[in-house]
Amino acid sequence: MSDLTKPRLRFAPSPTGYLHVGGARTALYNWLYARKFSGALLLRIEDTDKARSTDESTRAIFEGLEWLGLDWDGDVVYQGANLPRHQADARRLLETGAAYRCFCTSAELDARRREAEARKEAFKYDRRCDRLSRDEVDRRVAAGEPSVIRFRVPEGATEWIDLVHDRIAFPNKDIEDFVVLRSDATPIYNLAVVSDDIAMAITVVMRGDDHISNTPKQILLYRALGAKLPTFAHLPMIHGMDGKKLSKRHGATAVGDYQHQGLLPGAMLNFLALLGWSPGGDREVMTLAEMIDLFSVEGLQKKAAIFDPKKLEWMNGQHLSMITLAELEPRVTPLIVAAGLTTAHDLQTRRDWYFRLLDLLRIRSRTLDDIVRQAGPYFLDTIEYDPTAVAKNWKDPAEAAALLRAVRETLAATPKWEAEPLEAAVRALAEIRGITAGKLFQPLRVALTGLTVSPGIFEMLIQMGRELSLQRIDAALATLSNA
RNA sequence: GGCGCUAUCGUCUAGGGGACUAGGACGGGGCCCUCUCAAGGCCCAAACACGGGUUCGAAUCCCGUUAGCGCUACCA
Repeated sequence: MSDLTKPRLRFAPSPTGYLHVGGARTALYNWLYARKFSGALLLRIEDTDKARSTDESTRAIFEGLEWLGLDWDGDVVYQGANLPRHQADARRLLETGAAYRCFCTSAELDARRREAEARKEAFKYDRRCDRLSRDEVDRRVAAGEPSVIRFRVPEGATEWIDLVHDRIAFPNKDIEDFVVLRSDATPIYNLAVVSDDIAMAITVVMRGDDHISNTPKQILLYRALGAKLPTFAHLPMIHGMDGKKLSKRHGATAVGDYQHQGLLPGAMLNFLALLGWSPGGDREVMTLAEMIDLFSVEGLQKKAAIFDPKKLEWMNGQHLSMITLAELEPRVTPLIVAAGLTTAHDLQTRRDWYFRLLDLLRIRSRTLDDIVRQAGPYFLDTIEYDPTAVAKNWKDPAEAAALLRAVRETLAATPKWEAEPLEAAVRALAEIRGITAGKLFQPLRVALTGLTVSPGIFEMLIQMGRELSLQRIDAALATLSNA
C-alpha cells in the first residue's frame, strides 16, 4: 500500500484553556480514523493568539490526551513557529493577484459595521481598497501606512462533499473579502490553518461543526495557493442538558475534571465516542480496540448531542466491572493512599487480599472515588458510625448490644472463619432467638462498617478477617454502653 | 438581520421506501432475587416537529414552515 492511500489527519486545539470534552471527542474521532485506516494523526498547537495562549493550557492538552490514551505521530507542531511560511503564503497571494492590500483601519471598519447595523443591513467589506491604483498602494506602503492583506473572493459558489453532511455549498457573494494577514504581519486563523495543513500534507480535516462557515474560505485559499484539497468532515457540537453549547455553567467540561472525579479513561472515551457516532445496532459498551474496529464515517451523526452526565456515570460503572483487576489496581491505589487508608507497600504485601477487596467493592461503585469511600472500614482501626445507620439499626442500644454480644460469641466460637460455617452459626443463632436473620445482620453491618450499605455480611467478615471483625464488634459494644 | 447546519422517546441512538403495533441504552416507575446497597433478570410509561408533495406504499426521498444551534472580527 502506498503512502498516498494512507490518510493524514491532525488534531489542532488552541491552548486557551483546558482540554474540553468536545475537543477530546474531536481528538478521539481523528485518532480512530487514523488508526482504523493505518494513517497518521498529528498534533498541532494553534498558539497564534499570543494574548490567550498559555503554556499551562498546552500542558493541560498533553495531559488530557495522555490520560485518555490518545497518542499522536511525530513531533508536536506549534503553529507560532510557522510564521515565516504564513507570511510567505500571504505574499504569494498578493503577488499572484489573489489578494490585495487594504488600508482601512479597524476603527473605520467598526464604524461602517455599526452604520450597516443601524440600517438593518448585512455588512460586507465593500472592496474599496481593491480599487486603489498600483501607484497609490505603493506610495502608502512606502510612507509606512499600516495595511492588511485581504483575499479577493471570486465570483461563483464554493462547495464540497463533506464526509458527514455530504454536499455543502456557499454562494461566494455571501463571503466577504477576508483578511489573511494582519497589519502587524501575523496571519489570521484561516490562512495559518490552510498553510499548515498544506505543509503537513493533511488529507482529512475532521473538526467541529462551528468551522463549517470557515471551510469555503479555506477552500478558496487552497485553490489560490495551488494545493490539493483535503477531505472535510464536520462533527456535530456537544451541548449541555439545556440544549445550549456546553460550557462551564453546565458543570465539568474539562477532561481533567472527570479524571479527578474518579472516571476511567476507557469509559470517558466510550461515552464520548457514542456522542455523535454509532456503530449501528445495539452496541454500546466497547473498548478502544473495539472502537477502532467498528469505526466508520457512516456512523457519524449530523445532529448536535447533549452531554448526559448520568449516562457517563453508568458507562463508568460498566467499565469498572469490565476491566481486569490488574488494570483497575493502579488507578485505585494512588487514591487509597492519598485518602490515608494505608500505604502502597501494605497493599503490595497482601495483593491477593487487596484484589479480592477491589472485586467486592467495584460492583457497587460507579467511580473510583466510590471504591475508596467504601474501602475505609477494611483498613482503619477506628470507625465512624453514620448517624442514620445508628438511628435505624441500633434504635434500642441495650437490645443492639445484647444482639451483638450474642453474635460475637457465636462468631468467636465458630472454629473455621469461613463463610459457610459462619453463616450457618449466625442463622442458627437467629432461630434460637426467634428473630429473622436480617435482624441480626443489620446491627452487625453497622458494627463492622458504620454504614447501612456494604457487601454481603459474610463476604465482609472473611475479607476483614477474624481479628478485625471481632475488634469492630467490641468497639461497637463499647460505643453502645456509653450511649 | 444575512448565511449555513440540524430535526426519531426527557437524553444517547437503531432505522437508509414495505420486515415498524418504530428496536436498544441511560434516566424514571414497578416486580423478582435478597442480610443492606449495588449488580443482575423481567415488565411498564415514553418519540418519527408541522404542512405539502413523490409513490400502490414514507420515520426513510423532495419542497416549504417552524424551532434549535453555529458563523457573521486585523479571535481561534
